Amino acid sequence: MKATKNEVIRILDQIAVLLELKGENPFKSRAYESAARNIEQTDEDFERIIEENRLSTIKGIGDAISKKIRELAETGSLAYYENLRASVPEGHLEMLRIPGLGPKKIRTLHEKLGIEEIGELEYACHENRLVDLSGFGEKTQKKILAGIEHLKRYREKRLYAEAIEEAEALLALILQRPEATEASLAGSLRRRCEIVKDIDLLAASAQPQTLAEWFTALPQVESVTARGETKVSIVLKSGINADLRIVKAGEYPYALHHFTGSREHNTAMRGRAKRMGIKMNEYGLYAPEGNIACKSEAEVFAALGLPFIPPELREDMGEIEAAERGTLPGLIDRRDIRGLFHIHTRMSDGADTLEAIAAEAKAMGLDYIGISDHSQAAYYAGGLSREDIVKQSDIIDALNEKESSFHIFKGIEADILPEGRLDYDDETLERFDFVIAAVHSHFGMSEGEMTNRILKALGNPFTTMLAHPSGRLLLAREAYAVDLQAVIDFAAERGKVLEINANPQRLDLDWRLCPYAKRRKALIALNPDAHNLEGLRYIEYGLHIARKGWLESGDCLNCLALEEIKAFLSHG
DNA sequence: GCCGTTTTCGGCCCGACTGTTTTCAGTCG
Repeated sequence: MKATKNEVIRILDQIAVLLELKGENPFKSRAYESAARNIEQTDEDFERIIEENRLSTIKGIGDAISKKIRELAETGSLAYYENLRASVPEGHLEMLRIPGLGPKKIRTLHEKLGIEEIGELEYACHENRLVDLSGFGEKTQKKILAGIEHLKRYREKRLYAEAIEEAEALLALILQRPEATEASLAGSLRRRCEIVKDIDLLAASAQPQTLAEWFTALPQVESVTARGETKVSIVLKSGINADLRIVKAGEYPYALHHFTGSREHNTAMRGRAKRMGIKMNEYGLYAPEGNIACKSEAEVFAALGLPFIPPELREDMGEIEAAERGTLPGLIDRRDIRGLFHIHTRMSDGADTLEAIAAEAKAMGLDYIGISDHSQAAYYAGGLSREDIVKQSDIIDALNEKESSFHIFKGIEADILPEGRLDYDDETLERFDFVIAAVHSHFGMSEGEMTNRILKALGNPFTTMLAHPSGRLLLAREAYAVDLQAVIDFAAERGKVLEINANPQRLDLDWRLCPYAKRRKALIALNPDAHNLEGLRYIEYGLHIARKGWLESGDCLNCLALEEIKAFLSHG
């Protein structure tokens, strides 16, 4: 027999769940469930029942189910089950684990909002899209969000934004300890990777034991998974793993470089050291004539004949060669950013008013913002009608009149319709200072179709920039198929701008493509895609990604001064 | 999909609870 009793029970239960998710007759689903329960309760040897063809004597098992069990027992698989599984998105099964979500609600979410994955659901909650569905409301949305939080707590990979806050809090605590003389973030968090697996911390101390004991006894520690001389590993109550490495003060600069990585960068650096006759590891640099003393990471690089390489660039993507040639970029900095585009207001799916957003942006020291609510096709997000557009335009005019040193640009995030047209007629599009074209539907096109669709939208004379070029949601939804190099080439040629969407779930354009965009001289906009005041702060995440992508202030649209940006937008 | 029979279709477990509703649907156990 190729399937055990328990496997048969498990598959029958799974079928019941899948049928429910598909919205089949609930009694059919229940039939599979009760068959499973009855098998569970039979004392007799299950194998023998099958051999003697007596399955139908078990209550709740008729012709159909006994045939399926026999197929399972004989072949080890069941075509009916495999087909069923393939017809239901994996994410829907996972969603059942969210309290308050059952098959009916999951189906509604799928039908009304097209949600297939938990990450998409989370995004929709944050954008307040659930509250208007019938049968849903404020509380349901909150409860679902809380359920997702709980699930994520025990997931392996994390968004940068989910780990950085706790990491920095831990670092601050370590720095307060008298026995820690120095400390820093290390690993992928220090390199500002968009996805991280754990929190890496490094400290220098003459009393490693004391520091380690204090660290493992912190109230936020759930469990201790390793406790050695130089390294302690813990699981935090938030579910994130954290490693603290403790080295002697003299080893700290080498260790900081080593534990910051990436592994590929380190390998390349060791290779370089070796060619210079120097051995390199996490404890030091060893030349034939003696150890090379370094007091900082910069001195470690200097010892190998290189200028300091910012952590964001340490991915072995040409940074060592550039450092050697003296052509490392002067990376963009927070102070270079003069304004922000791609901001939503209460008029579509944002939470705050235009006035509040403008005040916040001014408080952040910015000179301008560009408002861009959703267009009419985005009905799920309260897309703007023609009347809304006129109304918003009047409000902006009034605000701009009062103020000469701060400017609000009128824009729209216009859906790119399946055939590549934008979601308004030219007469409407003409009213805006800028237009962000965005794909929000029909993700399943072939690469050729999608690329053409996007190129056509970018070619529209009213289009200023392209939103989230790949459409991915990190750890949640794959990018749609699109030839991004072709998109970058086209944008560069036509003077169109590509967005780095700074929402921590997107960070799209991917940083790996930024050097290409830079070479082609395609302009990049660092856009928060803010849906509330807090969302304006997402720009920090976008900035990290721009730096990882080798970008300088001259590569970014929103580093232009107010008068420059006015000129840029007026030339279309 | 199963069962049972007034034998070939019609019924199949349900109450508490919550959050939506405005008289109830969906979830949970």
